[in-house]
Amino acid sequence: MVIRMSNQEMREPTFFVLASLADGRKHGYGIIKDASELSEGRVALKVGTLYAALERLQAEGLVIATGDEVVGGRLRRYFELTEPGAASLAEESERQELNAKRARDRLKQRASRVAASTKTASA
Amino acid sequence: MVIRMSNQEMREPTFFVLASLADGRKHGYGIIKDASELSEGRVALKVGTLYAALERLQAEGLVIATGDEVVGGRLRRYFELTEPGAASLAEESERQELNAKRARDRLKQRASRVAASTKTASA
DNA sequence: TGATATATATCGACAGTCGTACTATGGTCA
DNA sequence: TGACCATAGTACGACTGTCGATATATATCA
Repeated sequence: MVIRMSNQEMREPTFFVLASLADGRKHGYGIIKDASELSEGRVALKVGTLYAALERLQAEGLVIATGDEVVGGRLRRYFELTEPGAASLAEESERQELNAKRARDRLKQRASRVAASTKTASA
Repeated sequence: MVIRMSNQEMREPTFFVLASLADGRKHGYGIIKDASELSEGRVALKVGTLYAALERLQAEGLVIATGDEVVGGRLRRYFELTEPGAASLAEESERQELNAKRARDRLKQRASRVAASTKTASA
């Protein structure tokens, strides 16, 4: 298992793969469907991206394969979130929330500055 | 000016370039310093990344160059956030906050599930 | 019969970032 | 004086994760 530096940004598709699996055991296509719902259609995971991400996340130990099943004549590869995977998702969520908060604070200040300068300019 | 699809993820370094400029007019190296402070040392913008991002953001109209100045014998290239740039940053912040919230909700549910199954297993 | 949904595999292209090396000035310190 | 560091920007090859497209196969529905 490859140990990966934390403190490194996680891309949105990868984030949604973990977030989807936080809901419970799922197979590839199920993750795609779920991520789409979870994000209200905004995130459409591409198959290539998904399976590449699953391989990578397995290698990092954030996800484990929990058996293949044949349902309706079709193969399904199931996956589950590991504890490190859950921790990683939690960390990433926190980071994003912090970043968003910092940006919004600055935008707020900026908005009042812009309002003030507009007032000055028109005066 | 290239129009770029919204609904597309923004990478962390790019996000911090915009967030830094939301604070006001800055030159390249100033952005690096500010981004580092703003993120409590977590985000260390690389020079290559920064100037590439600034070129790109200019082409997208999210940032404008507002004059070069020579201070202490050294060239400084100054930049400012545009209104579309501020809007883009706001949108991105909102998206990240939403994603983080969704992930945390699921992790919370998962935590109670895990606690329940542990209890069952030990009973 | 053909279209659509489910389900996975594979692979080249691409964008943004990283890492490193380079030029150049000014200040500090031994 | 020379060595070193912080500031400031340029340049470019390598890398990673995602995209886009193609392929295979089964079940269902019109």
